[in-house]
Amino acid sequence: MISDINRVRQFNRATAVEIGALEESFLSRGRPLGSARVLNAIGHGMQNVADIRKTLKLDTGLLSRLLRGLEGEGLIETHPHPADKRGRIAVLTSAGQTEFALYEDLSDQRATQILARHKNAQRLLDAMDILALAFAKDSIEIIEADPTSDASVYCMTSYAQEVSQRMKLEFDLAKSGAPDLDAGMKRPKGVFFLAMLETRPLGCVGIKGDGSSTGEVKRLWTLPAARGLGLAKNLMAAAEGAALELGMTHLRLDTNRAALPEAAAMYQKAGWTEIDRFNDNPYPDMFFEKQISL
Amino acid sequence: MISDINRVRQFNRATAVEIGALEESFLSRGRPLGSARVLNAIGHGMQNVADIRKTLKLDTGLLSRLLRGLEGEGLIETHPHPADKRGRIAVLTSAGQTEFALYEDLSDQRATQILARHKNAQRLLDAMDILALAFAKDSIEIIEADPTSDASVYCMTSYAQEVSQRMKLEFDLAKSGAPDLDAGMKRPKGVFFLAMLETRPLGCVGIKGDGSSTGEVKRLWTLPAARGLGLAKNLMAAAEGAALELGMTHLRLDTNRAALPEAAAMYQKAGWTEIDRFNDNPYPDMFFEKQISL
DNA sequence: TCATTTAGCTGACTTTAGTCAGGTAAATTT
DNA sequence: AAATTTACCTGACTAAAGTCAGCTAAATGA
Repeated sequence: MISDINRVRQFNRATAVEIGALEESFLSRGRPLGSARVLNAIGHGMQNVADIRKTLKLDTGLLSRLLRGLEGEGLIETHPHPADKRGRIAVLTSAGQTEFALYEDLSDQRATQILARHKNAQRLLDAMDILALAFAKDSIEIIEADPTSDASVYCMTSYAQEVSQRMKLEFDLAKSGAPDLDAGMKRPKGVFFLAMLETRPLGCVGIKGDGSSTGEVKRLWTLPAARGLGLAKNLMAAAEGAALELGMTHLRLDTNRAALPEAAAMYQKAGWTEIDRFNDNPYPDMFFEKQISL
Repeated sequence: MISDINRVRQFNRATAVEIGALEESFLSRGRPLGSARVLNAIGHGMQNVADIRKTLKLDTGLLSRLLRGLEGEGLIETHPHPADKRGRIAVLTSAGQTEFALYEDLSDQRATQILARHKNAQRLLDAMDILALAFAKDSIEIIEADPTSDASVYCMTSYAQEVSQRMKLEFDLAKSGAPDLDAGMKRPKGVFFLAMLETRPLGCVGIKGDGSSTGEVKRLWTLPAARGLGLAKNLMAAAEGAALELGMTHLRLDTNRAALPEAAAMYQKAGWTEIDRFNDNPYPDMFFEKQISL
């Protein structure tokens, strides 16, 4: 009845209105949009003038003048880049921070209004996540992290909740040997990775080691809204690389075919071979191994 | 880990890039965005100059000049409005239609590219629908329609598919007396309504009558992505109003508590009372009635 | 070391967007 | 019938955005 293309276009039209309203609200601070955009880029931590020019797609002359304007307003300061004195970095003054905070307020207000206008906000938020993460997938980074950091704990807690729900029983991280595990996923024994979009954690994986040549993959998880973007693959690639670097030659893992049917298929495709049970943990019913060095 | 507000803002940032890219692609036709927007508004059937001014939020002077420009390019013609000669209407010339088609191509290309960039396009499209329909909910109209029109058939087929799936059996529209039903849902016996966003059908309801004072509500359905917007309520309101107008005093309906649990709750809240079985159709297991005139 | 490249600044533009005070003709109100 | 309102146009602006050539200073490369 309606083509896929027209569904996309209907979405574009509908969201263009929302985006336009946000930009218009920025005008209410009495500063042209160009200056406001630059101020916000700096406020969001974009110090390098060349980076600002690139992301905002501005001419050197135009950006130069906008920076001069913001400097004249006392909102920013620019300094030569310490490493390369041809380049410049821009930072907010305290007046600039105050002004930036007001733009942040405007953005927050718009977001709050959107949520308030619709009941069933949770459904909207889930849809927004799916799109935001898909659109921004090239900006998602795999970073190494401490398994006890807030972001790591968030991911592992989410993992436990999801496994509990899928297996319809209580999966208790503590019972699953969390403190021991945390230690085993820290260098030099093991390693832990997160998938991040800016400051938002979207997935994790850990390699637990005990000093031997065999490591164990634990806590591979991605946020439901971020699935299908290849994050699990990227997390595993990072983990395998780090495992090699730590001197491991083999990795193994356990999983449950009922609770995580996608997982088993993925492991098989990624070169893992099914092996016999290697622990007496009651949850898993499938066991895999992979040789990571020749 | 991430607040609702920041989820909305992350979505805004991600989609702003997409929207920006679309607008930029419009510039590739060598015409300023202002003119392009006016041309597209006219191409999409917005004839009335006052309407264009209102939807694009343009000053009278500015729009006047943009129209003069497009006229000068030979893309549009303007004529006094036949009903009110102060007003004007704008229509595309054949050159204008060609040019408009090129803009349409650009929009289609952008949409295609978005879909091509992501595997799992169906998941994206579903998310887009949820947001587009929520954002545009004030533009959704309830219109009376012929039950044999394409849009009506689309809705009723979707209804049948969904009921089949929910009840895990074959729900056959033909077996469910479709030809008879169609006749009964046409004036003067009965009536049929659609919920539409522009040309896209989002839901339907029919009142089947036989000339007596009691009508039957049939085929109440809304597109899954459009649920939670109150369309069922609006459709029912329109249907009840029309039933009254047709001289009916009572409406009744049947439903299935397993397949459509939301439905039963909605009817009760909308003033319907459960009654005894009034037909021998095997699917339904709940029956409701409502008095619509005093 | 000297030519070349890179990053950014400045001056001198043009184009696009937006505003505002008149004006005309048609429609509406009084 | 006169006064008022409405819809649009025109001229005369201003402001914002964008372009481009030429410049300096720092870094890089032959």
